[in-house]
Amino acid sequence: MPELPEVEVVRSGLARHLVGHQISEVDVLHPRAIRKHVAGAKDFQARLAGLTIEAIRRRGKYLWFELDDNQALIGHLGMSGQFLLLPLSAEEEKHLRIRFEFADWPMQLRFVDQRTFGGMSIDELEIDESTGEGVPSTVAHIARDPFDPKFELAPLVTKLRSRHTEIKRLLLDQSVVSGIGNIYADESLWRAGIHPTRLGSSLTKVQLELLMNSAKEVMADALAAGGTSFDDLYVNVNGESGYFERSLAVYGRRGEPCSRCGKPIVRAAFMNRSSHYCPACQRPPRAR
DNA sequence: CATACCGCCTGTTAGC
DNA sequence: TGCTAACAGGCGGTAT
Repeated sequence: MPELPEVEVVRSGLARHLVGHQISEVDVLHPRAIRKHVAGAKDFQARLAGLTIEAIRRRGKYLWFELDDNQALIGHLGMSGQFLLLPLSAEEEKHLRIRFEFADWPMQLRFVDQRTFGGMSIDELEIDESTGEGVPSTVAHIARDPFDPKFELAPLVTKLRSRHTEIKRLLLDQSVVSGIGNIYADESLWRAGIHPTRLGSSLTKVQLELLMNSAKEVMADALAAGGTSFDDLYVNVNGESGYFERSLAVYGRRGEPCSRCGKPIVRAAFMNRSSHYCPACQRPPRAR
């Protein structure tokens, strides 16, 4: 599942190849892929033709292509989205949703998404007067992620301590801190020795600082592993970096011994999904 | 406002 | 063997 490290691998790979190219033609093959673009597929296609990709940016799990005239093409991979750069002759994927061609480059950018939780839309870039920084309005409600140069730890810790809800919910809430999904939430909590159902308000400043530093650390490790794993002209992220298989401490490891203390890892239902944790290293809160 | 929960999707796997 | 149910889970909308 693409979380911040996987999206960043995609962003940097796309940026390396796509910046400077002019979009000539767009085909939407599945309407659900542009459901957030209310004006529909025809409008989506018409508005992009002729625009040049000037930069590719990311906040949390959202990425966007900066185009001429402060237009932005926003993309979210959802659960199963992929961006592929392929020769025009490459066979069509079963779950191909959107196809882009370029005026000056004989390659296709393809958005492929089996489960259609991902999608793309077009938005005006909103420029902040003081910083000169632009963010599409679709992304305005997303908090800065731990890799953002303007990310600030202290106000985040204060916010977490003010919330009477479970810490894992807060980690997954993209309006609090962005980029973290179920996998890296579980890994961060294990590294920091914090049980996922502890309330934000029950944790100390030091514990929360350790937690956020752990989150950044685990995602940096994943990024380092994933960033080396794709070749020049084929960008493919399905949440599967080499790191994914080798280095996870708790996620997907129910029953296996904790690498710190040897106790079996537990899997528990949480928010219609699951949490993995060590029952000894991550002590549960007292019953409320 | 803060918090909780559901529906959207499809391919794979576990279990009977 | 063949079927069904569970599971994967980010996110936006809605209910409390």
